[in-house]
Amino acid sequence: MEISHILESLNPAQREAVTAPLGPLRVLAGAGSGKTRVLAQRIAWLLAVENASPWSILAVTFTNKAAAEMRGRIEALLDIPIRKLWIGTFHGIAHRLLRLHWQEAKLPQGFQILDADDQQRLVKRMIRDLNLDDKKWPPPQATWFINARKDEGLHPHQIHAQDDPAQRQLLRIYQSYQEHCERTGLVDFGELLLRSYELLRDDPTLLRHYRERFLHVLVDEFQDTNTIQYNWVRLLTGGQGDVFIVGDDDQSIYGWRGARIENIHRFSEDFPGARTVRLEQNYRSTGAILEAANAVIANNLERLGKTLWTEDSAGDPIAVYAAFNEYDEARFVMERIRHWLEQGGKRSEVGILYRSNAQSRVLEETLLGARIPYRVYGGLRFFERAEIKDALAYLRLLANRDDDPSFERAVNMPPRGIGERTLESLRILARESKLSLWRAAQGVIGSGHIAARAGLALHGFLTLIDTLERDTKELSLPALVDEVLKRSGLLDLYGKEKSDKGEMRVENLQELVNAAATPAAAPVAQADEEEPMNELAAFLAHAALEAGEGQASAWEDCVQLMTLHSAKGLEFPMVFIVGVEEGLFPHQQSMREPKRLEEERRLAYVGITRARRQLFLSHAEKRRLHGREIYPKPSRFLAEIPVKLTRDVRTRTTVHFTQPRRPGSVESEAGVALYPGQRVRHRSFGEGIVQTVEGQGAHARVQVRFAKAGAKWLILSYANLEPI
DNA sequence: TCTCTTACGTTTTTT
DNA sequence: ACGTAAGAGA
Repeated sequence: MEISHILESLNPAQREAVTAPLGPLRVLAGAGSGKTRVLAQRIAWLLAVENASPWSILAVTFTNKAAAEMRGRIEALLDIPIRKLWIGTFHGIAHRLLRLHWQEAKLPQGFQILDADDQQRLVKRMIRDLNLDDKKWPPPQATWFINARKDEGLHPHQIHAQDDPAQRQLLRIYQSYQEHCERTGLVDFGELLLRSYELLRDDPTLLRHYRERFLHVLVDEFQDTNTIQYNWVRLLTGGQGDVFIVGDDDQSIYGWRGARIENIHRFSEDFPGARTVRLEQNYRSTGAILEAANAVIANNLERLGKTLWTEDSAGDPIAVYAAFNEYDEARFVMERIRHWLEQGGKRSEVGILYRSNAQSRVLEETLLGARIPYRVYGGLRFFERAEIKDALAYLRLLANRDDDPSFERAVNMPPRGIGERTLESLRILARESKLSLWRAAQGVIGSGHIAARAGLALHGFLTLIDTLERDTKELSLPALVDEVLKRSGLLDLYGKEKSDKGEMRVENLQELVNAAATPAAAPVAQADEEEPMNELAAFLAHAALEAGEGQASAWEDCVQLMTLHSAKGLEFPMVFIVGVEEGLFPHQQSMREPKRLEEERRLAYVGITRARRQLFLSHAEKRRLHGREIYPKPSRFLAEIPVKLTRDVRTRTTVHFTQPRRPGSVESEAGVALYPGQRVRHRSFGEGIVQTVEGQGAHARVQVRFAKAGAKWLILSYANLEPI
């Protein structure tokens, strides 16, 4: 294996990390410092120089995208088959372990994965089953509680009964939810991790086997690990051996969903002899952008410390725009993009980042009006669409009749006369006899417990599923899916919907058949030594673990709109961060607590470091939020950027305005020219200087910096400004 | 049982 | 402002 070409392109710190002697190593990789590259090359190094067997390598990421990218990079570096490498997400790998060792994990062979939506529905049902008021015990909150406990590695029996009655009640909900999942073979995302942790913890033979096998463990984005993931890594590696972790504590932005920034801090204590390498040279951004990022993040106290530098020139200053309102802000963004495109820039080189999704609407409207194609990240993903989940519910019932959430979804979709009444008596029956809804339904037919008509409908449903299974035994997966779509009546149901929405749904359902035909349905490549998973089971697991892309037109040349969170890991030559205002960013609910504020600041750091060449920050003086007008102050993060790095932008236009028309008066053509720099007088604000002039006619407005009152935006036709 | 209306609560999101 | 979710009428 030719290795010198791999090393030549690395800087000293990167090379130190890639070629480090075996043992615990922590790589603190700043934004844009070549993190993914180092990770991939380390694996290449292990294989080529340390003579590691592909068999002995386990590489863990957080997202499927990152796993795919890593696999791609390694494939590009080496021309050996990497099928035997385990590269995957925490959840994907945990799932794989559980499928391989379902017996040891005390799971039924056909266990199903519960996605967030299914989980919430089930929790809600548990709350009702416990005769609790779901107003007082909101299902999202209870679900949150359950997931938080699982993220901490706690099953119900490990939680000590608290004196707090609310906690006790939540614990009861957790308990009954957990029992139900165990009984019906359902595993939620948190359970995947927790179960596979317990599997290794409680089975010394298995643990020894995997410890001896995975001699090289690599973990990406370590700052995002939660307690159970951290403990899982510790358990698997025994706190020693060749553990290579990469992360950046300054980019930890998922504390709110259980990520523990301490994990990357305490690595050196829990893994004795661990060394730390810092990657601080940035290859992405201009000097000004980096300096701004450094200055902002320096205000955080809880840091391992790291200062990014670059050989690049300072570049353009960071542009700060004080907008009149969110529409003005959007227009500013749009005009700058237009300018960029006129200069030959590509649309896909532009990223617009915001703190919360609600901010995208005005931006979208404006881009739509300007005919600039854009793509919004996030939102509903393919496997989360209602019609897809309907179809999957049938497939899941075929795989596991005890899957209650799927039963509830499919039983009256399309409507077949099985309503809330019938379902409720089924639920009661199921609860009392500790059966799944399916079994309860089998028992209830003809028993007189429910109305004859409903009984008939129910019988029809059970027969449908049973005959579907019988008739499709020999079919390929896509043919099976196709058959399910037709015989369930879902295709007819959506086909009859007149709107284009129905048409879209039919298309999506057909796309599901295509998805079933794509063999990529293995989250972690199947290694040859294992028995291949049942095709349907693998497809269902794929659907749950990898929800698919948000929007289809990923390849078109589009401006990219997304939240700051989803921008992590991406970069754009031109970046706008909009709504940089107190209350929005930092968000209202994170402003009080210092810890949460620091996370907001890290989010700002992530946002700033997404930019390669040009960075625009904007804030509005007036904003409509939840139907209310607010007058937010510019964000403190703006003030944390040294003034010398920024430039205030204002639109350079001059407009003529006419004095307000008096009723009945003849329209006067004699306008007064206002231009930036013009001195004016206002009745109550006094004297000031025009900063920015925008818009035409009645919509024209000016920003004036008054000597006493400060900067104000004024509508020209109301302000009665008098030029001096 | 289905459809229409009203009330409510609004960060961030992956698996 | 806006979407969802629960309750009342057809």
